[in-house]
Amino acid sequence: MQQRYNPHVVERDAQNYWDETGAFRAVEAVGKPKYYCLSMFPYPSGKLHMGHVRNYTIGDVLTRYHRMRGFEVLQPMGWDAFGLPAENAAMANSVPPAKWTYDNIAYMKSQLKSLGFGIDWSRELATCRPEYYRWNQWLFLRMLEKGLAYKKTGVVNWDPVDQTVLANEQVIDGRGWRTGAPVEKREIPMYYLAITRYADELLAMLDRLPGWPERVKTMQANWIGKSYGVRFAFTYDLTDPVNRTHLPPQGEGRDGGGDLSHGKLWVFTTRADTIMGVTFVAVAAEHPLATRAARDNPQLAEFVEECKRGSVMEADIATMEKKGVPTGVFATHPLTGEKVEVWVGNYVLMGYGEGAVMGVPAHDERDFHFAKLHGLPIKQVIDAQSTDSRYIQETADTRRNRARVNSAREFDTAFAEAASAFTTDHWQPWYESKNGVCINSGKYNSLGYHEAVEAIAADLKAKGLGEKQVLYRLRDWGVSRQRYWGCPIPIVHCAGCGDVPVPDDQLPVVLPEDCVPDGTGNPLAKRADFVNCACPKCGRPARRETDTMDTFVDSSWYYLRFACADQGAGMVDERVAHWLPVDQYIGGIEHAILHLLYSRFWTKVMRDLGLVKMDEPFMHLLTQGMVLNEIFFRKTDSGRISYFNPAEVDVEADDKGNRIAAVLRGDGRPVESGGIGTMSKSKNNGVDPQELIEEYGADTARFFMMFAAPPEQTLEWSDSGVEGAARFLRRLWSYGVRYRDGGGPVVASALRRSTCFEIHSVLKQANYDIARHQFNTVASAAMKILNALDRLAGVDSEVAKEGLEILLRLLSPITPHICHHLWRELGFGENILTAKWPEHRDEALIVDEIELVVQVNGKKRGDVRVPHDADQAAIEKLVLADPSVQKFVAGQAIKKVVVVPGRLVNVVV
RNA sequence: GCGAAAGUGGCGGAAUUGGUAGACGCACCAGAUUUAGGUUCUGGCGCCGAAAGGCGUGUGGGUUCGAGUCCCUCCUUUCGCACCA
Repeated sequence: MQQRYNPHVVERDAQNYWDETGAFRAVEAVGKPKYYCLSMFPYPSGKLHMGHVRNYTIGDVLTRYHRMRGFEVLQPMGWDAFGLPAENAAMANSVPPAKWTYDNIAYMKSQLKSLGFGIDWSRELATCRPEYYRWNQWLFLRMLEKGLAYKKTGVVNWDPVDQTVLANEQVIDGRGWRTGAPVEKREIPMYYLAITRYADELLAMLDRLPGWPERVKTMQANWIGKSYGVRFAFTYDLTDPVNRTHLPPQGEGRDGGGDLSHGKLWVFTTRADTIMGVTFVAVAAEHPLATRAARDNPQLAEFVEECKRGSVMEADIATMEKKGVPTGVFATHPLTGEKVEVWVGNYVLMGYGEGAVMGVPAHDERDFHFAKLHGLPIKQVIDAQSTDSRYIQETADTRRNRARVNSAREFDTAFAEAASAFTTDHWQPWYESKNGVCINSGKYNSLGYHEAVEAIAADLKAKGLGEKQVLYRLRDWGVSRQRYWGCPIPIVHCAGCGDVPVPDDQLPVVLPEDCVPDGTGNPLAKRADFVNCACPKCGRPARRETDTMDTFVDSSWYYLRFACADQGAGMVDERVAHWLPVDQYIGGIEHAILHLLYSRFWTKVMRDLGLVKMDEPFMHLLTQGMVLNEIFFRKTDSGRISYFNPAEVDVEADDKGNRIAAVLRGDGRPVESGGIGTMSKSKNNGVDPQELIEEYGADTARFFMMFAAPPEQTLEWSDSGVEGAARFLRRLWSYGVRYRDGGGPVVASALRRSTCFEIHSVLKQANYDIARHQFNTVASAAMKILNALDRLAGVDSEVAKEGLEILLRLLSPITPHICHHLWRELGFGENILTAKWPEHRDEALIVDEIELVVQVNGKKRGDVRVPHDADQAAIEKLVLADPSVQKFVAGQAIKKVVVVPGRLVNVVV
């Protein structure tokens, strides 16, 4: 053992030891509980980023902790190896995506090893290998057989210049990222997986996942978006004179098409109680009625085209200005018989419900804005007064409520104005509340929300024009991608037989690995050797499907394959039952919805096919926060912004530590601070983990990552924080050296006792913290123990020995290398990896006297020492006699004394 | 726009059920060691105030003997929105 801490030597030795002893091989052991700890596998983008380091450190800490607690642990690793960046890299460097990907994997694997993660590499997998993705294809075929996979058209971004489909991220301000051409929407045939058939189960089973964060479950529930409402129809008749002037009836137009001259225009609403307030109907641009009406209305046709040019992203659609154009068609309200005009609105989504909505401007904010914009009537049908009275009752004595009441009066005035002039700006959207009572609604007057919905649904049903319906926001999962670097969809198109599934014995459909995409079209379509094939049914020449699968398919079941990565004869085998479900899953919060929902769906499909026994794949979920860093920039005269890496910026502080300036080291001139943001290439604020490892070693990197923030929160990068972590490890090392050499002053027994007390109380808290995954306070507990040992000065006592033994074990999941080394060198044992996890001793925590805080009227006024077993009366007596209390109580009547055992006493006067 | 979170010293963060706000660390200040820088060690460090004391957990209100924690309100920031992974 050297005098100075040299992390590189220590870490190399420890890693060699683990390699040679096969320390991380997971075996299907009997008699030991299993612990399957899985971190989301990385996309092999080139090199690890800090988010990876954080993710895998969290997983490694949990893995090592559980091993010491007696579990047989499995911590595997693989590569989410298909995806768009490989094609982009291929275009930039003329390298096939396969080579680029495999090179990245090799480098990133070496990085993971240098960080000391306890991974069972014998189970490594990469999703771009045929032996993996053949099972994507195999299961896809099973889903086709069950009707869970099907074909329909879907909308994609189309770059007219490159003649290629673009991903959302390749569309920048409505233009193709490479060509700059305005992007078009295009409908193409695609394969879909019927995840909506599992919507109810996916929702219901969230309640059976107590180990998941509430917020993730809430997000999933909202994503599934189960809503109870009413589906009903407006009828229309294009031959009605009211429409004739605007639109020639069917047959008088240019072409036939479906029978749209009369019909029912279906809508869905969760607010059927407001149905009497309908003043218009809005349909999506893609709605058949819009198409029909646009045929004879150039202005409408232009608007429909404009809508179709826009983004396919929901966020863009929802934030757009609410534009609309009337179709000239009037439809009949199913209950009042009134004629209401049908509009095409850009805020109506074709993909949700019926692609049409009823417009109730008085009680829906979006409808209100739309009505205001286009001068449509507003009709109030819910009584605001009752909403207000509820408010008054609930918070009658708050000032806020007075403001509410005032604004309610203002509202009444404003409403009258709005109803007549449609131009008010005083609208209050809280008027949408479901707590009102129907008014101006004929027979439904005075009914509350639930009664009104029931009554209205019943009346609609009687007329055959509607009924109650449950609707999901969730859509089926479109899995076709018009890209090269992905898993081929196993379908053959035959002129005679149609779409023919590839038979199981011809799987896998292997993706050629030597393509170099150039950004135009689909590279696979240009490969005759791939495309041309024989029809599996009739044997005649046919064309292979060139679409590949969404990479979310790959990641929907990889956690199963880790249990049996070497199985060639099947997708999974009996070892899945041993290891699964995953006990702890760890990954970024950005995957809270899509990846996790798809994986849950996939598991249920496999269960229903008899392939696995479980309902849910992940028992506990930890969603780690992002890694952030400061952003520095300068604006050039031309207005361009250039970003500078924080490593190149010096920050100056005043005497109190407040920042006064930031200057670029290169030229000594100031730079502006752009606040703090996620590490990214575009903001040039990334920190390369490799440089960190080379400068400080893996243990320092790991310790800083765990110490700087709790796992679920964002983590702010700090160079000086890293220094602090390195300083702590050096102190630990030199304490180890001192301990080895022995000696020092003889320690007084009182100090020994108090040190022992401190160590065990810190340990007790640390065990509570590690169980709830709050690793930052576990790291600080380790620091506190070292501080306590340092204060002890002498190293010969039992307390020093016990303390160091506790410290090394407590710290070893976080900084395994240095702890491994010290554990062996100082003679505590052979291998700390399998040492027993430390628990506090109760007898070390026993004290004679405890200190109670004394408050007078809730303010701290002093403290008293009392015997640890003193009863309430004795404590009261002691406290009231205390001079510091007397001073504040003097002459006033004591109303009450509150004693919180072991904590404080509050005297109320 | 919809959905989900988060706001505590100069900074990262701590504070099990409501019970001493600021643990631990960083930065900063003073001192010691060192040829110097760095390292290392000791002490100080929420704000106002000479002190007594007062004020303090994004804003404003409420409940309570007692609120960072519970309720209402407003503000700000971050994340997701279905073809990035």
